[in-house]
Amino acid sequence: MASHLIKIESTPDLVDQVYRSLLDAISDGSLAPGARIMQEDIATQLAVSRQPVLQALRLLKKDGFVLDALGRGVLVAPLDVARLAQIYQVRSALDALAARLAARARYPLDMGLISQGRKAARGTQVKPMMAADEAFHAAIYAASGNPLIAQSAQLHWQHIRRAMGAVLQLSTMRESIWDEHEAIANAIRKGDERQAESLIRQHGEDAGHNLARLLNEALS
Amino acid sequence: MASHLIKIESTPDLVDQVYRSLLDAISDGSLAPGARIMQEDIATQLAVSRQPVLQALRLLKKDGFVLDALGRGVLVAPLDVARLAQIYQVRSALDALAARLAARARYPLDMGLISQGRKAARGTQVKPMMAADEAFHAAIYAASGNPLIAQSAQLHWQHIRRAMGAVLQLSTMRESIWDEHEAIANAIRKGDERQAESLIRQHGEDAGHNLARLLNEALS
DNA sequence: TTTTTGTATTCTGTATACAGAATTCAGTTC
DNA sequence: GAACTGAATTCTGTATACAGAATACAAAAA
Repeated sequence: MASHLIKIESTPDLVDQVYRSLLDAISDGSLAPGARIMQEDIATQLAVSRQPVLQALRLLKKDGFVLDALGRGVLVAPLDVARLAQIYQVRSALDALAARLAARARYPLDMGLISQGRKAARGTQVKPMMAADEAFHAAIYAASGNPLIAQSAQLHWQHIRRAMGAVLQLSTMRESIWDEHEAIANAIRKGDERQAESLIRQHGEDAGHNLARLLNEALS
Repeated sequence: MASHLIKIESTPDLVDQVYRSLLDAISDGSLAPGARIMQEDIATQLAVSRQPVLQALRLLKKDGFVLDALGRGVLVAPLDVARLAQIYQVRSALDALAARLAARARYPLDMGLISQGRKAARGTQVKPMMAADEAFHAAIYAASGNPLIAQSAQLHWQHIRRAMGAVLQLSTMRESIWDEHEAIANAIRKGDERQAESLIRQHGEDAGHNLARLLNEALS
């Protein structure tokens, strides 16, 4: 036990790698909505056998990123405004729960997240905006003390990220969301469960409607 | 198109069958918490190859029913009181959302569910009690108009079912829950979003505490 | 007796092989 | 020319084969 050696991460785990790779491709649109996915194509592109691909696709199907195509394997799930609205509803409910628990603990959120978020919002890059937004919400999940919330919400965030990526290429997020975020953080810090929950619920509804509107325009 | 033929369910889909089979075994306790699962054992018992078993295990791992055992494959997730409490918190949040949406729609829930539930509660069989409870909540999910809620909650219910099965072998559920259910149904029917949400939230908290207490006793 | 090292066994994860289902295209018939 | 039948192609899902990693056991050394 002389030197502190860094633990080696042994298993590359091809299934996870393929899963990630496909999820990235779906999220950034390089695998277009509605596109058919053929196992052999993916396998040769990633230089693995069809086996890991098959398993990764099954996981993606469970997550709703790909759909069964009757007899011809799977295809990338189309961007569906109605479904996105449902996702926002559920995510908002999880956010509300997390905010309530965080307020109960009077958790002092890192206000640096908000200043960083404002800075990102003033920029022109979409990626940092989404990242800052997600980081703020993730902080609330962490503050809730219930790790299951983050785990559940992560999937929804992934769907939202995909929709945003498809829509916000040139558009921009409302900068006012960081005023809302600040108010939420303050309510949590003060321990005002009711207000924290009410604020974040309103915040979620607004964001959902906004994105749904943009997506509707983009799809028409 | 003369006669209406029933659509044949073509693909037996071994992976799904294995998944179901394992989930049943885990839920009813025949695969004990902490037990190690060996692919070949399962495969021979179910008379399939290891391949569908491997895939089913990966799905179960994603759901949290089995855990990675470092280098020795997977083992059945132990019953964890803290984790169960987290599950109840999340499920209650989903229930609250569903109740709110159902109330917004003034959805007239089938009151027969409640009378059936009372009947089951007066009996001695645990299975029908749980089934009636779940049927009531599922009705609210359906009434919400957001199918994602039911989809998300289904996993949580499966976990809860497992915990209940381990605990309620001889015990019984509080019969008062059907008074609470009735009050919730009435609030929804009247369109009182706030009351429906508040009632179902209290209901969820009580149920969670109750089951956590029982599980704690059973595990000690 | 205790510890360490090498070997054998066991089990997982990936690749290849195989069989079945569905679609597409060509040929034939009306 | 249009429609139907049948073969050929294509792709999926499952089974078998193979290689690598981890544990367990045994033997040897301190």
